[in-house]
Amino acid sequence: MHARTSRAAKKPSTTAAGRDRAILKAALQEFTRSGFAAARMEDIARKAGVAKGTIYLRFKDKEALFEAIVRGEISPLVSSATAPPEPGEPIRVFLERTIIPLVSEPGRSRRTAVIRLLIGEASRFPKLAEFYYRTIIEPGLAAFGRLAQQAFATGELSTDAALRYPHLLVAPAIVGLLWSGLFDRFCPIDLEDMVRAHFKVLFAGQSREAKRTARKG
Amino acid sequence: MHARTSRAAKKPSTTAAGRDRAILKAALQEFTRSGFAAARMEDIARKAGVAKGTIYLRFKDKEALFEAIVRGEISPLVSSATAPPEPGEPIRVFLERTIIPLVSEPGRSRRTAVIRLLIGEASRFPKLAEFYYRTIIEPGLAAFGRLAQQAFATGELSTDAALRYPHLLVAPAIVGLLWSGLFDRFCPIDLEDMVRAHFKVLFAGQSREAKRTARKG
Amino acid sequence: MHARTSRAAKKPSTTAAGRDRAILKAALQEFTRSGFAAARMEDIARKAGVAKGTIYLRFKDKEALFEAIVRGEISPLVSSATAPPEPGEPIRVFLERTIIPLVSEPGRSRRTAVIRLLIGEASRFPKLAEFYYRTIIEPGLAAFGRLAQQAFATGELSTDAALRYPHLLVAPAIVGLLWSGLFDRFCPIDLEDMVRAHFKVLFAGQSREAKRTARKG
Amino acid sequence: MHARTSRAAKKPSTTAAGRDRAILKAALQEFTRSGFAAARMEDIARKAGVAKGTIYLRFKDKEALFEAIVRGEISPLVSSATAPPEPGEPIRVFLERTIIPLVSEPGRSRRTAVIRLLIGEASRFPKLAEFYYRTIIEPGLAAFGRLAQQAFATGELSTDAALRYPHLLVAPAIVGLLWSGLFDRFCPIDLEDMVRAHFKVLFAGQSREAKRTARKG
DNA sequence: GATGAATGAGGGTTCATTCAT
DNA sequence: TATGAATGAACCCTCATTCAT
Repeated sequence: MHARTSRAAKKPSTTAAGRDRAILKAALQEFTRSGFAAARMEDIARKAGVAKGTIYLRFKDKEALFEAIVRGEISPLVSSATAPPEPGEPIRVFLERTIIPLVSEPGRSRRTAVIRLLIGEASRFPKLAEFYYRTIIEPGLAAFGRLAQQAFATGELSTDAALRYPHLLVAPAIVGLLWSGLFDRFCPIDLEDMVRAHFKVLFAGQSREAKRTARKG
Repeated sequence: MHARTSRAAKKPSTTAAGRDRAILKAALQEFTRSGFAAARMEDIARKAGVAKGTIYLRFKDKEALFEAIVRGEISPLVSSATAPPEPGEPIRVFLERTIIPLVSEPGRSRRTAVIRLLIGEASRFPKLAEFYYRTIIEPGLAAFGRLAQQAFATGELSTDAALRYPHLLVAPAIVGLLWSGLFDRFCPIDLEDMVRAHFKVLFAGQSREAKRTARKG
Repeated sequence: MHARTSRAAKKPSTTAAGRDRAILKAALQEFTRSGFAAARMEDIARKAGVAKGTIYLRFKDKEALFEAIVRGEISPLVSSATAPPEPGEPIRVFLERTIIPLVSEPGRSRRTAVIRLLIGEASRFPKLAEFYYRTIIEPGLAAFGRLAQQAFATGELSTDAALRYPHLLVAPAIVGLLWSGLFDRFCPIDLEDMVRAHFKVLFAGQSREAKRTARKG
Repeated sequence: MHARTSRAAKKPSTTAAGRDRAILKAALQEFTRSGFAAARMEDIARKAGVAKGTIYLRFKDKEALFEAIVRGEISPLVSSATAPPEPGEPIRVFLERTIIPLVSEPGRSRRTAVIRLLIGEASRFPKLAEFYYRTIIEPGLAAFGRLAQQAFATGELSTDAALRYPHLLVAPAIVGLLWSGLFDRFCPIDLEDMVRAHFKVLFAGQSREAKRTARKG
């Protein structure tokens, strides 16, 4: 009953930054496993290989730790979402290059965890939801909208659906990530292939029209 | 001081079934607002207009109550998802007729809540996640897969993407529901229109080929 | 270490009021023994014969419990301090009748405890100190001041010291109570006699002058 | 961010004695502000301008620090209380000369603090209370008792009250100090004047009798 | 010596659950 | 059957104390 077994501290990293990372990693795991309210600070500490009190040296309280996780996980996504395509690169290629890594290893499980965490806890952390929206969602969707516009102008896209709802570009990736967290044990799916298949449908008109454009050019 | 104030009990229904319904409704609201761990039995009781102890006469414990909610909310979805299309009805029409109500009022907020609840709590309730998968997801996706097959056979669908990944048929609806729960306050979107736009893209080839088929038939 | 022995619940009183009283009594003892910060809610509960959680049904938190004690102990003092003397009663007699009970059994140890508690914790509970001042000190001193004025007017008092500083009337009683709490084990003193001796000094002129007045009257 | 900011260390005295003094001063302030249990070693360290660990180089633990303070504050009082009156000096004059400085600036607030600290914490530090009693109270009262005896013998005092209860000589000073700590913000009083008024009453007979004695002598 | 990051026991408070009425 | 007062296990957080640098 007193356990104490477990593979507790993976690396008793002595550097401050190392400890921070260990704490954040452990916290992400525990919050993901149990949700914010049910996650126990003691478990996070043990998993991170530090004492309970140590966490409070870095993070004001459980809530601050939670927010730090989400913010920390979100930052890396920002750049990738809004970087522009290479000159001359077809939009479809750019989109696949951008979105497929989001659903690929390495990092898939971590991304899945954060997304599920946000979805599950957003109503208890409206500030965080707003931060997420302003930082990622809004600029990301705006960028995708502009790409859709370009693609529509060049004939890569034959309908305006993705202009009006850039959400449609990423919906399969989102659903795929959620799926991998919820149902992979019952029925794993090839997320990369699914995302590619989705883009094949979206850019279906391209095969004909874009080729024509290419021929004439 | 003596409680019983507030606009708690909407109907102090004396029938057992009425109390059950009141408890389940209140519990759904509280679990949705706070998540499983943070929801308080006392709040559920007050909102249902019963005493705390009464809940335990019907449900073994908090977990049993949670499971009852999810199962109760899921059942109504089952029939709609697996009913066959009307004879002669185009698949696209059937899909829109089936999926759009899931993202429409009335009931949208409730559906959003249940989905977010499941996503947030699934890892703590693997049994429930499995039940959900077996009851809804698996048969639902199988049905959608068969529909996609038919649509592909008749030329309604010009690619096999939706055959291999029926998820693609519903992804925008899922993402739309999540969006409405998370970001509507920042940027509301017309879910019905988005879902329709999605199907317009998916069945894009149809305009030409299906019409030809129809002409010849 | 696991005790559980102790003479815990003196009376497992079933009435709500009885429990309240038991809690307040236990809390006074513990706060007195240990001070506010060091007193443990668990000890208070055990001494009161209730579970830890029960205290929180009646008192919002430790602070509210502390305030309830002080306020509850103070109320009984209010009436005694401000009741007027009987008609024709010499002021000295009235003062002795009023003040001596404050330093006498029964209730001395309790009064000592509350005074020491207030003195020790006042800086952490400024609200309570103000309440104490407005409720007891200010009206009490005002009443004593009026009495001193009367006594001076009739010649019972030969100096105006007690008019300007009514504190002087009660200082020995206060110091006596503090003494009994701090040093009785080393050197017990007869508080009643000391208070009486003090009044004998204060009203020393009276023997001559008041008698003269009485004779003439 | 790296501490050391704030107006902490008044003098980063490098000498050991200087550090000791700084620590004791800071500790007195913090213990006074918060009481023993609630005072934080970290706050004491910061206020003293040293690191937390440094305190433990000089004092075994929090309790030892507390005792050192009280003992250190008490020593200066010892001499003043037991020094004998000048030859030919009236007792009343000597008493005023001795007691009034105790309630006067500078040092009043410090004395108030120590007294309140002792009263509040005595029950948790019976050793300290005994030390205080043996060192200050007992010899002090004995000295005052002898003075009262002299004064009674010479007719300066017309009653034996102060012989039997030397406490009466200092009670107003004690109460005055407590008052200044508790209620000065509501109603400040002139402690020196009050103490003088008290002695005027105590030595009231003196005006007549002592003068007669003086005349005859 | 001096530091302050790290520790972990301890305690206030909450809340799921029970049970006498 | 319904109630809600009582329970006490569980958990977040604090802070006295230690010790590697």
